[in-house]
Amino acid sequence: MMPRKPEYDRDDLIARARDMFWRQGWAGTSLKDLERELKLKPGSFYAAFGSKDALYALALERYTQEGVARLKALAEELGPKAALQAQPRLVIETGALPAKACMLAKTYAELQARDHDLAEKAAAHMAEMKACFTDLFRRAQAAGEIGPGHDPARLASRYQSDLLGLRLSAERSDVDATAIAADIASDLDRL
Amino acid sequence: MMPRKPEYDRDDLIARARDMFWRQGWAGTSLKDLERELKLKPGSFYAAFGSKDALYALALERYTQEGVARLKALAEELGPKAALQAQPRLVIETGALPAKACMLAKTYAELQARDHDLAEKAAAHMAEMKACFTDLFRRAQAAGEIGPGHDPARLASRYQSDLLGLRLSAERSDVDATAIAADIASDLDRL
DNA sequence: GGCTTTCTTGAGCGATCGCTCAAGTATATA
DNA sequence: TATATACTTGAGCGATCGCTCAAGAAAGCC
Repeated sequence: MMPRKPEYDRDDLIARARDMFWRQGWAGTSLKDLERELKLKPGSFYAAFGSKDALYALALERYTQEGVARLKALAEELGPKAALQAQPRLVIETGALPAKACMLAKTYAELQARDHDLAEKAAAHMAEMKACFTDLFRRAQAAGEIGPGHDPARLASRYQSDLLGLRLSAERSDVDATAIAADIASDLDRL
Repeated sequence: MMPRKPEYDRDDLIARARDMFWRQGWAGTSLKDLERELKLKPGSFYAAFGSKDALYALALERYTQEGVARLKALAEELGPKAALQAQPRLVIETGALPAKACMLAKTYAELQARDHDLAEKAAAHMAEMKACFTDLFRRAQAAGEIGPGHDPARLASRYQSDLLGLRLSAERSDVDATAIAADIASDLDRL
């Protein structure tokens, strides 16, 4: 007696919602917007996800997990230091992305003042990303690709901060983001 | 026959509105919030400012003009390079500020996807700030404080990008922003 | 004191917000 | 085919959004 599967692909809906939230932000994306984009009537929407915030949380998780996976694959392929050097160019170059700026940073900036749950979640995801960077710096150091006198955690904090700035700058039309990306990458050669 | 001056100080209201917008963002600040904070009933509010967006635009202008003035005063006192080196620490240290992150960047990130007027205004103000940085780099170069092989405009872009990242990072509790600020400042010694 | 002019007040407009729920529809089991 | 079990639909809830406007209160001029 188990009838009727949903007509939608849940993973696909989450990805589409993520793109919309990423572009437009939390307050900037209404349920009307989501219903149109996901082709779900309110009833189906709430049956599937429970609330706008719950879907947003899923979108944040998807965003982070894909980002981490991409970075780890890059490190697998190129080694830790080269991956860190390639990342800046990659995050601003991929033309298909819905936005250049980091979704976690945008979420945190938008909602932190309200102590919104999603701001905490975004912060936790940023910490997760930072841990990835720290790991790569540590491995680069272990491999002798960067000097032994540096603290990997500190390098990671600075690197992540630079990436956030870069990605925000990349949304501006009066800034040459590729030049900034190149400078961030070449900074790593001086470590 | 000119009766009754307003009971409020317009400049003070703009400053208070700026702080609220800065903290909470555009969508995150409702007229109810503003009426409470500014102690203005809707009628007075609209007589004074015309609209929420018009007040936001005034707040952006105030924010930028004070930022520029502060930077120029700093350069007057310390010279161009030292001013650029002092700025990172200053923008995240001043405890009285309503938020660490840059209001222009927050506004741009929040509203750019909608092509909102205020996003364009914020972008223009960021360009204005970038021009200040460029000028300081150029003067530092002319004074021999940094090497002759660098393009001041490119340095300014990178510097501004770093500042944006720093100021966003400074709102996170798991990041040592003063370390990042110090690293940004010391980077300028290697130019 | 009258008169004019501006400012203040607050009820409340139409629109939109996130969300609920009852009715209708489709599908797998019996 | 009959029944049980989801899923889909869409009207519409209460709350809030930015904002309007008519009425009342206060201050400068005669």
